[in-house]
Amino acid sequence: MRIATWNVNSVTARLPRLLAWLEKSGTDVLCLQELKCSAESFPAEPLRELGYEAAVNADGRWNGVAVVSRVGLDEVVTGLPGQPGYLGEAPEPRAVAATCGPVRLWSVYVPNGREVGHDHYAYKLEWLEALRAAAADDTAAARPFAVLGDYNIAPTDEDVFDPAAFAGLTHVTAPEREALAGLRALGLSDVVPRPLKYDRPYTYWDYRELRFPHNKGMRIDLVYGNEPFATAVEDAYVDREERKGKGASDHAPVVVDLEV
DNA sequence: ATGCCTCTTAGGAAGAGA
Repeated sequence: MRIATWNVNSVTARLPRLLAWLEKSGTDVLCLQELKCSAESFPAEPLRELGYEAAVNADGRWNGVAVVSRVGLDEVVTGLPGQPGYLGEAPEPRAVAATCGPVRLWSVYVPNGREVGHDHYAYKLEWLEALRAAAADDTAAARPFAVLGDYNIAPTDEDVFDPAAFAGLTHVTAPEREALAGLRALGLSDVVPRPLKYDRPYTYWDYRELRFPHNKGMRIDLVYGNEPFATAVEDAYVDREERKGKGASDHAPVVVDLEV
């Protein structure tokens, strides 16, 4: 069984690539983030023609997440139980869960944080705590379970191209990394993919400054799986080929093959 | 070639992303 997670930076703008990649890669379940579409404008029909059904959480602005599956889609939960809103506003569409055949998956888009000390940074940490609390039961269950998505955190200094360039910035701070440690303490482990080229499995490269050709990237799209999930992993890799060319997202898909 | 940012809303310019 092949599953994947991909921040597509607009599912509408990425639709031709998305459909082609699903067919080419043979992915059974894909977790999507940053849809940037409304629930009504999500491209459910072209996906259905390829044999996929979708659980979508979107509001027509930024954010938006989905689980797209051709192996079943049950027990859908839209939104993160107990998730905070930003500055007291309504919760944003940053989480959706579904059971797809033998595995249970969450697709999450963790808030960016913007700057250390910003209200959005506090929101990011609150959001991660809500995620930790909400993931406990599925993590402890016997069924393979994983939280996949754009965490907007590089777990270690090895996961950014130049730690010095990120000093004092979000994505690498101790509180953010401690939030990841909190998830691991539940019983989730970081399923680290292999890179298809070079030595580090970056998943994101800024559009600017030739970051991709120079391989100045970050690993911020993560797969955190419980023990039954981690044991079932046969292979995991970053499909950096999908970052190439015109009309690419700034993130590449992370692919995980499971023996289930 | 992997190539100098892209997407959205809105109706021109600006915010968000990380």
